[in-house]
Amino acid sequence: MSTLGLKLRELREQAGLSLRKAAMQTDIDVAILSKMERGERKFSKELVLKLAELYKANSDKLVIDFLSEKVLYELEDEDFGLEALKVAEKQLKYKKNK
Amino acid sequence: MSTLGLKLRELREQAGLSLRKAAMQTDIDVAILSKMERGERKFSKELVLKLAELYKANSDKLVIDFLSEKVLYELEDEDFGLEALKVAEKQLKYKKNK
DNA sequence: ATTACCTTTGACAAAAATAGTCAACACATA
DNA sequence: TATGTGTTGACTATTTTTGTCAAAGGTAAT
Repeated sequence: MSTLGLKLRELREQAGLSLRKAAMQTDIDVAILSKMERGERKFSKELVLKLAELYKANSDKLVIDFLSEKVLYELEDEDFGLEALKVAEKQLKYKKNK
Repeated sequence: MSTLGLKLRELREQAGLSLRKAAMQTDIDVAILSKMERGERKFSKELVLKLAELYKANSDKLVIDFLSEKVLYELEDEDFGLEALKVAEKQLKYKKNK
């Protein structure tokens, strides 16, 4: 259930681009993009940015989704995932005021 | 500023164990433990659990710290780290009710 | 039924990140 | 000196991630 992949696939289709073309324009192998859109491989941040530009979409939200997915991946099957996120949030907020 | 490393070092000292002994009892190289305590290398969850047991400390909190650190590591220098954490939290909560 | 697209799949190799090993160092104290 | 402490860096091994490629299967039009 990769929400980022789904979103990027929708955006691509809305942009009227085939997988091949989108892959070519972003210098990536078609196979990889296919797998990424279906959540079989992880996106890289660089690719997300390239795709956002190609699809003329807002990149901020996509990057946030990208990061969120990365984080959730680290926490999958962890009993204390939620608690860990809370602690991380607290520390991040603190850090911002440094 | 590895809070997990600092905590585990304190716990070790409170347990009256030298780095060498703690390393031996957990089947790990001294050098690695030294580096982990000082944040130069990342802990593994397995080691955190072993150390918690060895030091007779509550492992839940330590695991939470461990996970939090792992998450923060992924988000370092990211502009939207906080937003990503919020999204991740929301998704994790949702997932729990599945 | 062949041409021209499309997406998906899997096998494989290359590259990068992580983890482990080891010997030596510097410091203190007995 | 001898023993115990923690630290460092160079090196290897292993695991994970990433990239490449060829082929398969689908659809639609000619």
